[in-house]
Amino acid sequence: MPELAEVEFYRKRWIPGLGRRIQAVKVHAGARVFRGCNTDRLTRELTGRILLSSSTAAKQMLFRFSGGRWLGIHLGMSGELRCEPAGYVPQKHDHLVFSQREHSLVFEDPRMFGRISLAAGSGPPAWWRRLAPPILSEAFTVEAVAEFLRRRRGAPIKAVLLMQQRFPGIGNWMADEILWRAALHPRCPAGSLTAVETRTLWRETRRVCRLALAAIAGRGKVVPPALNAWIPDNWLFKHRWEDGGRCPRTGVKLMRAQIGGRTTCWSPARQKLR
DNA sequence: GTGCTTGTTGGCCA
DNA sequence: GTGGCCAACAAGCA
Repeated sequence: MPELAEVEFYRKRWIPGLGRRIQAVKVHAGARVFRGCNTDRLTRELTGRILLSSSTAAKQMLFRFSGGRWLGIHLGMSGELRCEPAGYVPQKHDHLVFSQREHSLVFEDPRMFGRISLAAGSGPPAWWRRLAPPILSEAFTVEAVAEFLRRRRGAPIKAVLLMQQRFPGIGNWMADEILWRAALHPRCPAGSLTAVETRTLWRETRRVCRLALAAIAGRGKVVPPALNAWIPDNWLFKHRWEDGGRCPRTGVKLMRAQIGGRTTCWSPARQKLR
């Protein structure tokens, strides 16, 4: 399920392993998640290291180990992190497991759209530093959004919201949530938005990120079974997959279609194509 | 069996 | 070179 807030949610699952030594590394060598990553080297270089810290940016996670080693994880479509008891035996889709004295830190990914990478150096790897500025940072300005919409003027706004180079961390459900709140039809050409609509889109993009993150932050170290449980009922998200789901604001039946190559849900009462 | 699925990439074409 | 579209990747679920 990994989008912005969910990535943060999964990062926290490995918090019990911080400050502790990796006694053994177990990998599914040859699994697609390791494309471009040498699993022998990964095993060799992380065994005996201490997991020092972790952070998230967009849909990416970065774990810092002693000795200047960095592990990048992208959860793809179906990736998850879990913390299991020491001595845990990896299951079919557990492609990477760090054994510690107290815990086993598990990365599982049935569909294997996720990706693991290893880097060495005193600072974060180059790919991490090149990520687009976060949506909740100062650099995410309404002007930057307007310029991006102008360049992508022919594409449906839904497809543009999924572009990570400007909207890092936004995924399919967040894009639908943003458009629903901004009252914009997902098929609207990006270049057709007025200045007011562009500002509304910018504001709602930030709001959805802030609310989604707030739903999982400030809850201490409690990790729930699923993030969905913390999303309020007045979000589109809670209704988008229900058969005969209704818009939580208007009560009108929600529509679904393929837009920008992805299943898209919208409320015809709020979001009209002009 | 069919037809979906919260992501990304590379190839094709205008 | 840029922008837009689509198939491919893989496994599970209804």
